Amino acid sequence: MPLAKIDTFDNSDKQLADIAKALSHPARINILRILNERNSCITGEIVDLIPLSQSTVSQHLKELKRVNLIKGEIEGPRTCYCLNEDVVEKTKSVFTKLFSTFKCC
Amino acid sequence: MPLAKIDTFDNSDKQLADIAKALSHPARINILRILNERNSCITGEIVDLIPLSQSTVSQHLKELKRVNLIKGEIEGPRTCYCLNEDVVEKTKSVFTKLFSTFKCC
DNA sequence: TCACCTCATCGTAGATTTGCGATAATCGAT
DNA sequence: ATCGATTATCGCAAATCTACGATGAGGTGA
Repeated sequence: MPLAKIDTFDNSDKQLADIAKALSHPARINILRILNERNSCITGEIVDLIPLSQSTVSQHLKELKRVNLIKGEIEGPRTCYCLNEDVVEKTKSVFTKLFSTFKCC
Repeated sequence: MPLAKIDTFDNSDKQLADIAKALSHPARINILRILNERNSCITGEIVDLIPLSQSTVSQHLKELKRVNLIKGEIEGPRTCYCLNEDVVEKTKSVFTKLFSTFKCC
């Protein structure tokens, strides 16, 4: 299999871009804020707070889970989501590091 | 015209998501780093440093210019790009503010 | 003027994202 | 066992993104 061009980019830049992608939709930012305020939420509560359908919200949750910014725990018929604090902090430091490399920052 | 659902999201969340989108490709992160190191570059120099075609690089530059992270100045037949330091700093503070709202950060 | 250089834009193809309704799967309660 | 509640997944459509080659627009130098 030939080397895809995207693979030639620096690994940490790929990681950074990937997490930026997870943050690139207002609904997902909104979900992070909600989970921060309430500590934890079941899917239904989030759906009630976001102007999108249940299935769409579920997909956004999946994307946030993909990059581990949130964790979901199954509790009977519900799923309880909360921030993954370790990864949130790590993400903060990744962005901080990026901006600290810029001379102007 | 009906109100699009995306318009119901908080404005600052939309802005944040939009700038995250601009950062969501490793080539664009790479370009920002290059411009930081060299202070300024013409398009051709960036093309030589990035494993993508000239037209593709030009599109990535356009996306970065869309969110004002970079500025391009036409110098005869060339275009000289550099970081827009004000916006880079502003972006840094927007991300810093986001993460500072999280209890764990 | 004319050939050349530089670079943005156009047109296009394929992949990915976003959104929805419908469906399926799982659990709790009756 | 079955019904209802909850939520993930499926299937689909529309939109957007990514990438490229080709083209065009504009400037420079011969």
